[in-house]
Amino acid sequence: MSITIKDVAKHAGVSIATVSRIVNNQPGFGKKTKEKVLKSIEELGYTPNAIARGLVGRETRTIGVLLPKVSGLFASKLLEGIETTARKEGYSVFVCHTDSKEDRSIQDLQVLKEKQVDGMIYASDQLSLAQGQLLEAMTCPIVFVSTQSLTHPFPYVKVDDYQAAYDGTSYLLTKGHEQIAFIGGEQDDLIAGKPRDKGFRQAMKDHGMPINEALMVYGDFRFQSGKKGLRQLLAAKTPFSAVFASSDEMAVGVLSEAYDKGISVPKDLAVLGYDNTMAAEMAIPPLTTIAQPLDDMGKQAVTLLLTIRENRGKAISNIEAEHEIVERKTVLLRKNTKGLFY
Amino acid sequence: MSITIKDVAKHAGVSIATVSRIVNNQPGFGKKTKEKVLKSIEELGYTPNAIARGLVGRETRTIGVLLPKVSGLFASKLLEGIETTARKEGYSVFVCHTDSKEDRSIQDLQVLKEKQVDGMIYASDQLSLAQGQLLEAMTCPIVFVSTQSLTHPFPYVKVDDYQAAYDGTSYLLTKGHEQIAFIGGEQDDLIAGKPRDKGFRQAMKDHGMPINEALMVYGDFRFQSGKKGLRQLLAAKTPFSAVFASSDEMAVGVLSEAYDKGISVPKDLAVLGYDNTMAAEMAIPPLTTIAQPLDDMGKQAVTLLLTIRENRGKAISNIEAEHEIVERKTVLLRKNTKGLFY
DNA sequence: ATTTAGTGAGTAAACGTTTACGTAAATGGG
DNA sequence: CCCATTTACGTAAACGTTTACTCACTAAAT
Repeated sequence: MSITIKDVAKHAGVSIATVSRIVNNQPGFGKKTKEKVLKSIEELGYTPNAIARGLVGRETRTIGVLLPKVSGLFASKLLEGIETTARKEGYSVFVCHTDSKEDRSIQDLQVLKEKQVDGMIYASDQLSLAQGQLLEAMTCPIVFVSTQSLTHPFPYVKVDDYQAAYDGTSYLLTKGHEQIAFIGGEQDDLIAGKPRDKGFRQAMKDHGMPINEALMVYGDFRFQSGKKGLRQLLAAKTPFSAVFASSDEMAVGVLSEAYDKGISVPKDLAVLGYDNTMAAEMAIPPLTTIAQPLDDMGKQAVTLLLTIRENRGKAISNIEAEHEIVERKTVLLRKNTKGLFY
Repeated sequence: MSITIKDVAKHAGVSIATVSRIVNNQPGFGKKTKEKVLKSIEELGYTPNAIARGLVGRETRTIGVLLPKVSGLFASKLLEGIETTARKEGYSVFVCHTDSKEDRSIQDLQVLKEKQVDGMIYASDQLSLAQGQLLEAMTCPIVFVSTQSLTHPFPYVKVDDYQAAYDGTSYLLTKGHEQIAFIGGEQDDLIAGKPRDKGFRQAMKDHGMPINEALMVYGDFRFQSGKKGLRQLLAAKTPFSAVFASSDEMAVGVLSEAYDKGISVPKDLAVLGYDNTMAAEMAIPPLTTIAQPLDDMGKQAVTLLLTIRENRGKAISNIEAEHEIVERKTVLLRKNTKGLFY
């Protein structure tokens, strides 16, 4: 088969222990020996076997990432941040695409455990009971990113969705909009769905605006559900001058549907997105949106993971990522205060 | 530490060989023993250690994927296809984000080799000499996807870019466009850049249309370079009624720039994209584009990889993926034959 | 009753490393 | 110049599996 440490040892006329020490830069060898060995390694084209290494040492320098969907701007941006810092720290990353299916993610967890990952980053949906138990039984550290567990105290890095939605809504309000429609995520999504809904409602309330339930609709964060959302809103025959969509994809969906219907954004309708993925930048017109620092969140997640690993799981500190409104072209300052739009 | 096969053996009062056989469903144990062992496994919560397994058997059930950029619709769609079929076949996938940097990808190759992957899928850019040598020295099978190596005979799965560009151009021509601008990829990109350029030129030629070099500009497949591309085209002061962009992102860039400039698509200008990523679907107006079956290509790539692995590297057969024009809203049948547009 | 095949199991050797321990030679202090 | 310490290595035992050999035992065939 391939060249092993033994071959190198034999070729250089030393023991395998010496070769190992030289490869790993541990003390205990002479200058001449080192040269000899290095030359043998070069000549034979030796590559250490990380599997064998992983067996004796107890680390594999590998982390697993669970994503509900790897295509899509959101997840892939996150993944990129994760991969980049992981590599910088000398780790490789396994991607697992759970497709929001519980059985899949349970299978993934199992596989990752068998493959002895040093840690896991969970960016999938809410935890089911079974998943939670599996995660708890995990021997490696786990951090959540862009989600969290309400039932289990796993550390997470995440923006404050409630606050972000509150701020976004306030922003729309200060721009003179009063009848604001809301397109949320799944209502039973306690992590990404509900808090944004709450933040929206609270901001409206705090500004003395009534909530019109006909202007509250819900989708699944994807493009098509944004289109559908606007259709529903229009069907409600209730005036509104702005819509706050809970994801950029949905926001772009409303842009698309508005275009189909001949509604001009931002003149007739203001649209605010959430995420600040590339979709926002590429949209026509460019989408004003609430930014989540996805790449940075990915970075933070692996940093946190590694820290926990070193500290042997002490202090579980969560990280609140900063949200921010990035203004582009879909929200205008509105002069007349009443929504005149059906 | 954690529960090993030894613990199970002791607990069940059998030898580790027996446990191994039962876990792996190999013959050589009685019904009662099986039950006993299964119960012990259950009780102790035993999970096999894939690392140890990988050391003795010679497979790790792991493949590596090298991508130039993991964020972005193109790569992530491909990755999704790869992950999905890999998992179906019982493999995990390492993602490596080379960022089109040669040193990074060389490092990745090294790491993947050390981690003993069973195969690699290369979807990054063109090969440098050093990379090619490294790949050749690899003991595991390698397949290229959506790219290929001109210098090394690695199997690939890929659409015929020349033909696809030829067909796309012909499509525009049959729609009545005569002055067609072209926004290509890097001109020195012999894989994704040049062939599309050639296909475009040949189609024009075959239809008796002259090529105006002022209408040939080049970008890097990204959104911003699409915007810039249209700006350059406009600056050339040469009439054209359609633009063929070599990627959806660039096409959306021209849509965006056209919007800024008040140019109406498709009325004043037709736009044809390439890839059929979600960006095409989400664009305003929805983008007519040449589809690459990205998810299927990912699937084919792992299937091919696994086949080669089984056949011990015999027959290296390439796979031509089918391209197809998907008509949406950015190309209209044009009545007057002359491009009237500056 | 004796041989022949099977079964159901155990023993031990791999797989390629790291590392605790041992030891001989080299170094240094007095 | 001798003893103590350090340095430079080698030996061998892990790490958790799989698997080639054994071997005892049962059941069928002679």
